[in-house]
Amino acid sequence: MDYKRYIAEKINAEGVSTEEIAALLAVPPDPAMGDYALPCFRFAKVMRKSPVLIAQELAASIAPDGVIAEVSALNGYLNFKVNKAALAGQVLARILREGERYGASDVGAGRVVCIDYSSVNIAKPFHIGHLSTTVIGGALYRIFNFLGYRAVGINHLGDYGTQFGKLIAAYKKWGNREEVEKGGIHAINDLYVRFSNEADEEMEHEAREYFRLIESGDKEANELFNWFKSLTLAYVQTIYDRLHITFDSYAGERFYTDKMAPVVEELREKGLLKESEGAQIVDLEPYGMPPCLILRSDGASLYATRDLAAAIYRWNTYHFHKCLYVVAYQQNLHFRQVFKVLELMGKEWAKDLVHVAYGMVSLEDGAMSTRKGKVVWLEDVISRCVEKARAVLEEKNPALENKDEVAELVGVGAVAFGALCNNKIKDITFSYDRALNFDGETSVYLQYTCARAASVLAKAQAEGIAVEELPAFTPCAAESELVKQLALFPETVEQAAEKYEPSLISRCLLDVAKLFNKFYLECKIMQAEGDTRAFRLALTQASLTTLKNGLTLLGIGVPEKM
RNA sequence: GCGCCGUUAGCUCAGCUGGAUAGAGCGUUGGUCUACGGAACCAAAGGCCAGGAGUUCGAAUCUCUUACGGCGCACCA
Repeated sequence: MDYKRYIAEKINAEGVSTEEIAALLAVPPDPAMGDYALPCFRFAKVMRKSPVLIAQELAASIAPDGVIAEVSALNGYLNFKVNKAALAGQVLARILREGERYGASDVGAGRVVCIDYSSVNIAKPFHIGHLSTTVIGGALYRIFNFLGYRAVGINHLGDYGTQFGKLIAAYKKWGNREEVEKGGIHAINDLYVRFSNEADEEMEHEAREYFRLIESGDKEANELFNWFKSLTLAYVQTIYDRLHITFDSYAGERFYTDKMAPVVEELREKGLLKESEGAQIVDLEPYGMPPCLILRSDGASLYATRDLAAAIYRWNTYHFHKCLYVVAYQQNLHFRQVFKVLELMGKEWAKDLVHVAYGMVSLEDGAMSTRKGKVVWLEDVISRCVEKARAVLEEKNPALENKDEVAELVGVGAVAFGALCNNKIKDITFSYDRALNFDGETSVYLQYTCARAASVLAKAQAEGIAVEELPAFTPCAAESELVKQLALFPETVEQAAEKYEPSLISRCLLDVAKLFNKFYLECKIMQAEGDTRAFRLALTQASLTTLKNGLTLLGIGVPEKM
């Protein structure tokens, strides 16, 4: 039930609608004051009375009932305490009933949300900077599906550009098949880096020629390119598998090669295209932006051209409700330009394109630089975290059977959580010290809490005690606070979708875990008896369900034991 | 120069559509060492919420402005 709504209906303030009151209802800073509070300051002018007096009068006018346990006035606030037993009964019953669907809904039924994330660049290994787009996108993908939308995960491959000409030139000069097969994507990357550092005019010329050969369908050039592409995709797949990331489409830049000409033609027809300094542009000066480059002076297409074609293709294919681009804030201007051009083209759906921008990753000694070899590879971070998890496991739980599997869940979870625990817009300075810290506000803490809860439930089951029986019970403060936090989960999931902010879920789960651990310490579960034990077991089960559902949305696995 | 973003405890960050004494984690100090799992719990210390002005009964939150930092600004993606 909607407590705010219920309470609002009980309040009879002159000239203020129930909706307004429900919107004004807040949660007091200290649970001792109450569960909900109405600040009365706003009514003072209209009612010509002091807020303190208004609160007192309103308090006197409301009689407690089965739902509202207590009404009081304090410093101009009208405070409500709800019936804790009724609240706990309702919340826990719902969680036990809905299980792994707790927090899910069908608000998005019939709507498609396209999510463009991760976007592998062919021939480039993932470094720590690719983590955010990958796990934030992956989390949004699951969150939208959970809310009933059909999410379409799109890996917009970076598979077009002159860099592939350079790569082939470098391979021809310095590389060989055996070495690349052995060294995989890093061997390819090394060739590219070497080209960047050592290429002379002649090689640059060769590179342009090879790029032209790829484009014109030359057999050898395309075979090489496709080889590099398949090596890259096989490599990223191993990382996606570990991070639980999936896609529905790998339509990348090359896919739009033949879809750009019609877009350019449409721009021309609509009178948006202009020549400037030899290039074809869309003038965006009236909107305070630099021009959007559509065609280079040599007639070649550009980044924006492909994104225009891609957006149009996605609309025609999916008729999306929203189309998200999970890309670093560096690209802010680019997306504003592309979205504006589409709007100028009369695409009414341009308003549904969203740049979901996140912050940049740097290292403690400055920005990463592949060319200088100053780079932290994602797979290295993952393996170090898994190794650390394996070592801690060996120390804390030597008897555990499937240590490797658990270490994988713990280590990989810690990596993903690093990009999911804070507001996505914040820049991140990567440090192994932080990544390898498993104490406090971490995914490991969440997983540990799950293992604790699961352990109690397993013990109850072993003793033949029913876990999902829910007696009427008046909870203590620790229990009640935990219940209230569990109740926030569904609306948190919705907010995470609305704001494209998975970290809201992370924060909610950390609060659940904190309150669960407090409850766990203060209230003995298995040592209690009768209704008390039954209630605490139900609360334990509900906490585990909520934590699991949230972690699953974040793409973080939950081991039974650790 | 213009634009976007950021600035909260020593460090890393929360702070919901403005609401009651600004909250966590890490680190520090001190407790809980017979446990349903100590990867935990409790407590202490630590803040002119970058500075200034404004709006408001009320501002970390909204507006303006300054400073500092990040990013971007025509033929790369």
